[in-house]
Amino acid sequence: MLPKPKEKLDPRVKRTRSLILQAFSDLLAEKGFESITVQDVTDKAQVNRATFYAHFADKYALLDSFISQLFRQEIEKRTLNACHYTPENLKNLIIAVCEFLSTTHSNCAQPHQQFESLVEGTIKNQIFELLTLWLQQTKTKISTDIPATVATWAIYGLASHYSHHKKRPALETFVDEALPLVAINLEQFA
Amino acid sequence: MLPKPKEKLDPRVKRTRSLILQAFSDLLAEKGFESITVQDVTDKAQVNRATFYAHFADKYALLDSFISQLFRQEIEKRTLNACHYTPENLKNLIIAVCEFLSTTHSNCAQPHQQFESLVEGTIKNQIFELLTLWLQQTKTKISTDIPATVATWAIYGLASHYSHHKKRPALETFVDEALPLVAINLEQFA
DNA sequence: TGAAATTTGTTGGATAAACAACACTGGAGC
DNA sequence: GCTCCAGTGTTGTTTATCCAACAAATTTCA
Repeated sequence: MLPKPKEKLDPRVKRTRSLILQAFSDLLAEKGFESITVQDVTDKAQVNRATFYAHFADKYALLDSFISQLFRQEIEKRTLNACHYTPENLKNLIIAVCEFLSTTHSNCAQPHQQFESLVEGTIKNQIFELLTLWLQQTKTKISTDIPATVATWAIYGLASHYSHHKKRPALETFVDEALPLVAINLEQFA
Repeated sequence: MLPKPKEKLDPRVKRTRSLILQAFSDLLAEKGFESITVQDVTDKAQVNRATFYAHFADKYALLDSFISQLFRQEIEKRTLNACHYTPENLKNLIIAVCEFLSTTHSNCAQPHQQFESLVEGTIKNQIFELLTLWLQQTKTKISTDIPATVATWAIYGLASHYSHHKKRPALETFVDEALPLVAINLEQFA
């Protein structure tokens, strides 16, 4: 979640990572995650297979990195990464997750069960980390774990619900209706 | 001119060369060749400057490679690289050079004197090599050097003339008129 | 003009990527 | 059951790229 303090990274590793991630992204648009092999990725990325394993433990770690990176971009685009808890920010976070899941579904060829639940785990981790960051800035002595967990699951659930709707209602309307139910649990941090 | 017999090249080498060439191409669209430094190229290509010198002697060698590669593509697109001399092929060659110079002028920001004459040298070498290849397939005992030289200069001159015209006549018309003057010198190889 | 800054071309040592093996797993077909 | 095949994950070695430093040439500009 935190953008690392501008560490200078060897251009070779930046290049390799970005080649692998781009190839993976292209492949996801073509076929299902389960049918993608490490071979496929390294072939398309024009990178040696051994090099892949120097960067990622396996294709699941790759998926995790890929999804995390995309989600972080969505968050940073809305400057939600360096702020604190307010109902307004919470609303924008919910919107971000909704839009993220929607575009993910339209960009990926065959979102099957395994794929979806892997994405779910990754995104919920990201949401939880972000919320924890927000809540701890209130310097409260209250533990943030429980509220953050509840909110995380609620937010993801809402976004999942929204993004699976065939005929989606206007996002604004949807979020306005849902926001209070989540906000009530975080009231003490406002 | 000849496509090397499918040598397997280290992916890193291919990658680096292509990064450098692409960066150079982009820079040429922005500013004049004389004002482009090796620094500029390696910065844009995200490649170390020392690595540049492992591939090219200097920026003039880079320009030569770049122009040669573009021209070879133009030739291969018209399958003129694996054939012999006929007036028809000669006509297509003239057309190719005309179009190449035209697009070069429209893609490069500031075609100054030095740039133009460097391109001229590179292209004339390419034309000469191609013509020599064509003429030697006739297995004649006649030396091909003189006729190939004359034709090379004539062709480049025509294309240069054509591409500098503000209001260009139809390429077909122009070439039809010019072709006989060049072909007459190569008659003995037809 | 002359001093300062930029660019060039080169070097030696450090590191990432390529490559060619290897043993292992799991599934498909017989 | 069995073999065969495709994919996995790892290893040792070689090679390309990175990096920081350097002297020399060139450009800038006061």
